[in-house]
Amino acid sequence: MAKLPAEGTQARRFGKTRSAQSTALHEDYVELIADLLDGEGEARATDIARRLGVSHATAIKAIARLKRAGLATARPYRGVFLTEKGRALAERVRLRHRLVVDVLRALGVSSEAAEADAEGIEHYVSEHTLKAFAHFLKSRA
Amino acid sequence: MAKLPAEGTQARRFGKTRSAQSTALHEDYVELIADLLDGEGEARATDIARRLGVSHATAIKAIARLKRAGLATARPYRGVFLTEKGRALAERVRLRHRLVVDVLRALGVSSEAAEADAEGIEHYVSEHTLKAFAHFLKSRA
DNA sequence: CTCGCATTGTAGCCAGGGCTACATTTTGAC
DNA sequence: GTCAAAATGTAGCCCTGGCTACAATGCGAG
Repeated sequence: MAKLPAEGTQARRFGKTRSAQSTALHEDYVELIADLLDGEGEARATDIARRLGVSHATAIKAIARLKRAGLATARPYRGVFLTEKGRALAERVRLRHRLVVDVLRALGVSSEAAEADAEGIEHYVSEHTLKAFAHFLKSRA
Repeated sequence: MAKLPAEGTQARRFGKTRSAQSTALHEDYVELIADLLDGEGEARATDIARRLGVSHATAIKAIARLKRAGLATARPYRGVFLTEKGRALAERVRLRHRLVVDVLRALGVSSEAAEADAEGIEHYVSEHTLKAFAHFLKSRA
């Protein structure tokens, strides 16, 4: 035990994990907005809040951050829309989510748990790991 | 697409993910402290800070939170120690970390990427999924 | 056309987790 | 034994992401 990696390596790892945290919420919001736009034709702030289980005020603040990040647009009282960048992100996130869920299920996790855990896990899966997941799924098809 | 789950289910999922976020840092700190105690015999605040890549002030504030949560004890200028509860948590976290890394590697992820991704993923793996992981690894031994 | 109600937005608060700058304590060299 | 350097701790600031309470707006019923 206690095979500590080099300080630098470990610090870099933790740093990466921390910065991922800040993007995780953006990803959740963007993914949900895309789903709502596809499913209902519009994404209203209160719907988003209800889906995420937060107050509408919290959702609106988050949407403001998305706007600042260039991921979404929203005119007052007119619903939220995604920019090109936002749509691209949503697509990436959607793909990744599916892949993570499929891998979990392939490993014997129940659908319900797979969906729930994927919600947290997906934000921390690197490109490299994603590729490995895809390859693994293909190899056992 | 856009097969949205029931509102309640989805909100509950996101809520769980959010609350996991708050424990994630605790887990990282406790795990690192346990490693330092085992490896170096003591866990000093600056070492912890350096390993995590944060300022010592940040580490000290985090340690104060650990104390408040009943996970650690620390006397001024005397290093940090884990309570029984803290040690138990560290053990759980360590096991989980190993399991996640092993599964990632079994799926074809490189050691380096597995370690890095596990740092983020491990905090979101439920008991159920953990069991599935263990079973999967055993079944292919 | 107006008025009530749902929705949206704003303000202000809190805790967490980061930082820098400064104060204090310990410790080791001399 | 003193004193400087390193470690630790404190203070104060920032931003995020929650919340509640209140203000403003839009919309549909009548």
